[in-house]
Amino acid sequence: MRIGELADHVGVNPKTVRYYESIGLLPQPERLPSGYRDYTDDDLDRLRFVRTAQRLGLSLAEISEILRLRERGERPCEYVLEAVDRQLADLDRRLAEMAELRRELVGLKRTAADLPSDAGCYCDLIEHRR
Amino acid sequence: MRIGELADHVGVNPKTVRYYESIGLLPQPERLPSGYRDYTDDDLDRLRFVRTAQRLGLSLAEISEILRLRERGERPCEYVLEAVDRQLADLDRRLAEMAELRRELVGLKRTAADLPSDAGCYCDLIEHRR
DNA sequence: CCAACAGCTTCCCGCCGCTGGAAGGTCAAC
DNA sequence: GTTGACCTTCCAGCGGCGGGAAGCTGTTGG
Repeated sequence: MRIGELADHVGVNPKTVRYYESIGLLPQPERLPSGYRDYTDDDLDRLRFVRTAQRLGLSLAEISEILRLRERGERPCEYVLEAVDRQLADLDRRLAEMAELRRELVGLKRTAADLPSDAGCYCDLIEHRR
Repeated sequence: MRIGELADHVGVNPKTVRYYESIGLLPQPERLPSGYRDYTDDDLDRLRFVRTAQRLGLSLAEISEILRLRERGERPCEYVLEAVDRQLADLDRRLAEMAELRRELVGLKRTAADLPSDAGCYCDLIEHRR
């Protein structure tokens, strides 16, 4: 199948597929006589795997590493679990940050109504938000 | 004051200050005879404002717009509130996504223990996580 | 008096994960 | 035969910096 079809199946931009190839995440596919890339179902599986792992928060570098381990016949699960742990820790940190940020934003909106008029600052809303 | 001192006061890298200047977020400061940038307390205020707004989740482009409104003598608060609303909506969307992701990751870890041995897939952990 | 060192200058490049656009080739349908 | 959809390569940019090179300035110590 050609690149557009492959991309459609997985819901990505053909550019993304070429990008993945360029960084070694997808292998170089066969070419049709026209020069068009010709993909197999294996490529489809691999691309789907990449997107799933990515949705779980793994970076393309981590996914690369997983696929490389896999190609060397090693089970990548240990590495995956480490990556997942990192991702979980990061997630929790960012969730906390965002919750705090949310509180600040809501507070800012609440105080927006009863602000004094224009003073010599950049924005009363932001600077006087205590 | 010179760039290092300014940067230290606000806790940023001098590179960041020069970057802000390059995109027009900070004005071009006076120069000492040596060619070194020479900042005033106003610059310090402005830089602090930038970092505060940034911490609230506004992009540098949004902050630029706020400062530009300000310079034209308009109160940017309406614009700020719009930006804050956008940021809040975005935050809530991402919080929900991350919570869902977190559930998936925790589920993945729980099922990690009782997986069958190596099959012909990229990673049992990720592919067989239902 | 000179050397060392910190700090400053400009410039360019890289990060991540793409996406857009230019300039051109290929193929099927009308 | 020509339109249009699709493909090719290459280059460039997004945001928000940070690293490093190559070269100043300015202070301190021996």
